[in-house]
Amino acid sequence: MPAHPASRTPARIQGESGEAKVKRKGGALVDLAEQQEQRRGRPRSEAVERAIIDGVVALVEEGVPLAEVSIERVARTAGVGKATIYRRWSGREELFCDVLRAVEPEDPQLTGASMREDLIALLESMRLRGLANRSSALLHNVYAQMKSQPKVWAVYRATVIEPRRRLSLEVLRRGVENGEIRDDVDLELVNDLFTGPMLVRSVMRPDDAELEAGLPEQIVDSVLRGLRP
Amino acid sequence: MPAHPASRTPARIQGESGEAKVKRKGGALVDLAEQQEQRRGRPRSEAVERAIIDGVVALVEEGVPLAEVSIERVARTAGVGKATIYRRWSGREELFCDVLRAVEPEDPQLTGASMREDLIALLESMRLRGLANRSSALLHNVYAQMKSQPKVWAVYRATVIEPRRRLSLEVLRRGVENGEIRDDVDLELVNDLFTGPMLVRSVMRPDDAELEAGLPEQIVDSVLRGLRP
Amino acid sequence: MPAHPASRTPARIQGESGEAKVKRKGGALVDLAEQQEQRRGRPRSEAVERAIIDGVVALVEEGVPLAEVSIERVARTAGVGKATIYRRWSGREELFCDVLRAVEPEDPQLTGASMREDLIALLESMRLRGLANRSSALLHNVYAQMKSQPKVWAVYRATVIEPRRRLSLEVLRRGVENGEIRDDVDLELVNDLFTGPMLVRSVMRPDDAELEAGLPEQIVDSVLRGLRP
Amino acid sequence: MPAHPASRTPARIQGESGEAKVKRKGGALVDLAEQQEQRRGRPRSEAVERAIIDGVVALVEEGVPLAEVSIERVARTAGVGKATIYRRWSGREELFCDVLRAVEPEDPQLTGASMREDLIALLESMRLRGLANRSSALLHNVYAQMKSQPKVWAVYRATVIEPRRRLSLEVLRRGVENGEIRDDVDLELVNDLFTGPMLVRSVMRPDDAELEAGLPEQIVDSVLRGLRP
DNA sequence: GCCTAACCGAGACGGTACGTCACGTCTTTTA
DNA sequence: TAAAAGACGTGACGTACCGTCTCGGTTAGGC
Repeated sequence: MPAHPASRTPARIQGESGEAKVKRKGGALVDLAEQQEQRRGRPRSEAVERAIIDGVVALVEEGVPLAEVSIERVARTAGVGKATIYRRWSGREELFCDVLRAVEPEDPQLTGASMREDLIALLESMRLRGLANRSSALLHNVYAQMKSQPKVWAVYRATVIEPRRRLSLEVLRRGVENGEIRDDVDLELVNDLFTGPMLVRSVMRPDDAELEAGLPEQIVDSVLRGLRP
Repeated sequence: MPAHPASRTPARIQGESGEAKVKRKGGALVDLAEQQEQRRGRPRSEAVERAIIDGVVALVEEGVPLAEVSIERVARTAGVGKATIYRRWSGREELFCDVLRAVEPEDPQLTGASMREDLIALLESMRLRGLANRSSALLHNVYAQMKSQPKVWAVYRATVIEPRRRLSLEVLRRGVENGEIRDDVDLELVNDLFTGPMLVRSVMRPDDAELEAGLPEQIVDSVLRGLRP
Repeated sequence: MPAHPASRTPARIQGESGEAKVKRKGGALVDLAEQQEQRRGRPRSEAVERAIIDGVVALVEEGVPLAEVSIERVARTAGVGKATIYRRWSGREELFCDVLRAVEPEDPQLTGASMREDLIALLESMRLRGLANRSSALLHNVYAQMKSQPKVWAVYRATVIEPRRRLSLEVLRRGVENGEIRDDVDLELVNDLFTGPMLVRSVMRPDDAELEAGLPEQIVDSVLRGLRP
Repeated sequence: MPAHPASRTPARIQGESGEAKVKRKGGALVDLAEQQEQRRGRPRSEAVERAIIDGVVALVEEGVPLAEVSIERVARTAGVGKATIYRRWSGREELFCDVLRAVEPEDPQLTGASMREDLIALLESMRLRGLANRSSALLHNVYAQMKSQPKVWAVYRATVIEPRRRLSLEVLRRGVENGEIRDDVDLELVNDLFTGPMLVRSVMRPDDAELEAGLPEQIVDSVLRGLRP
């Protein structure tokens, strides 16, 4: 799964977008490659890959500060050689990036019944993510750490944040078509009006107080009031 | 100015709020202290303190990733012994925290003319801070770094974020009294409705596109529309 | 070769005496051990070990005072990481101890023709060692250094001094049997009567003047005169 | 008493021999000097000087390895500022040198009755010194330390060893005149025949066993037997 | 059923940075 | 001006990781 230059993992077919994943698959050509230049020698163990990522998750969940999660320590925890890690990822950054993807919750399922309901569902998924962060301490840490590592941050944005933003904009577009909100607004701005307050609570002040269950509804309704046609 | 346990900076007398700033001198009370419990031995050089902080700023502005800003390197850059740094700060975290405070822009001056104008001024100062971050690469990095270090993050919140939040809430309170917004709203929530969108732009997506000059006004007006009595 | 607790050098079969060397070998059992608990991971490089010891010797021969031969400097000189040194020796003391053994000259070859000749040969080897010390400045320094470090001094005595003392006593014993000296003497004392004067010259006053070639003969004959039956 | 360039101890007048002792005052002449070129400002406290040297002695007697007797530690122990030490000695070496002189036992009193008795008295003083060393742990350590510091070693030899060697040679010279030993011998060599064995016991093997009381007599008689006319 | 290439664990290797300590110099107040 | 205090630049200490590199020992195909 990593984008490491040394990566030679055979090929695991998959979705359609993910930038990094792209490097290792891609349809018929890959199948061809698989047949032609099938990797020789002992194939890499998927169990090892899981053990490594699980090791990082375990460490962070035990409360180890992310800064102290060294490759060396991950190797010890996972009972794995350092080289085995470097064979898959080029360094901490890349590894953490994959760890992050591994724990990232699924996209919320939208009913499409109304824009308001979908927006609340979106914000609710953010709220739950915030709660998960707080309880597991994982995302909250990895997230913060990432920002100091621009490369990883870019990947994260492209693979996690942007898709959700597009999803959110789509919901708003339907809201305009349905007449749920005026049509003379900048949807990008409107999107931020909804997600911004939620983020402030779940990321910037995650321990302010329990993220109350009703918060998404409150935000959506407060903002919507100013957007009605 | 650091909170290092070894800190023996003379003046301890202080005003009423700022925990860290407190440790520094400031007026007649301090002179008194100087006479009374004058520190013995050679006093610490303020020039050295400035040189160290300026060294960090210089490194970051040259584009050095914050992760590579080691104490050792700071010492070399500032032409200072490592021990001199550790005398003042207990480690990277504490140092960066003070660096951050050193570059933190001043609180915005509020006219008090109307709640709307004050809110726009507040958001405008956030926008400028975002721009500064992006151009200097400093705050953006230090900020991210801090979040992965809970201790520093806590200090930063207490000394920088919270005061501004209180300022912001005060503005809103006056808005309720003036009748600029309804009086049946949760001011904490309303505050997030204003600052959230601005933060999303300036912190989470600082390079999305230039932070347009009109953004604060747009946000304030959009949100206000739903809050009028 | 070091006795460092962290030492895990596999096992190098060898001679019969050296106390420290003993710790790492020992005949058939070792061969067994090699098969059974073959050291895992990359084996330590003997070339590196030599480079380190040679580095120390080179420094001392250049005239660097032993007090300035820091581990850090040895590492630089030998082109080696500090950890590589600490992996083998627990500190300066242990390292110097092995350096000393490395430069310690071989035991003299005794003809056994007569006690007098053997005694002269023993003293001659001490004289040459004294010369070597003076010209290379090495033993003279390491020797002095050692004495201030009881642990190393004890090892040195056990592995270098004692064996020679036993050798010397054996020579004297044969002298008694041959009738070359009286049989009512304390051999320990007699031994000191021979070696003491030589040591005073070669160790205590190494720069007094060249150690003349005839000195051993003079000492042996002068002392022997009082010991004849 | 130190030879430190910064030394400003008043009294420069001096006796006739001891180079180091010279620097200190000694009677009326000094008083005169004090009046004439009275040092300006606060005079140095002799109590401080004693406190420093006593501090070193105390540390060593407590069993602190000489290598850990840092200037910093001496200053703490003696309750004295570092600068106060550096004002008097240029560094560890010089300080230790004076410490050594402070604990060096007095020259033995020779009766002059016979060469044999005087030689035994000389060796007896060496024996006692050896015992003292062992019990106090001081000389034994300082002695060893010194040898690794050529400058101090030179001073020690000049002020302590040489005078005794001259004394010893003088005794032998009288022995030749008295007819107690032959007159065709190299006195330097003969001297070593007596002192060498004693040194081997008291310095090289100080803990071999108690230095028996009769040892000096045994050595002298054994060696003398071969030197009689 | 071998052969062989790649994987795997372990850990040595040359480095860099850590945080502490002592060096010898300096700068301050106090006496 | 000495003395105590302690800040200062320097640099060694011993430890921890970095990312690379051997080692002996597995696993898989492909012959």
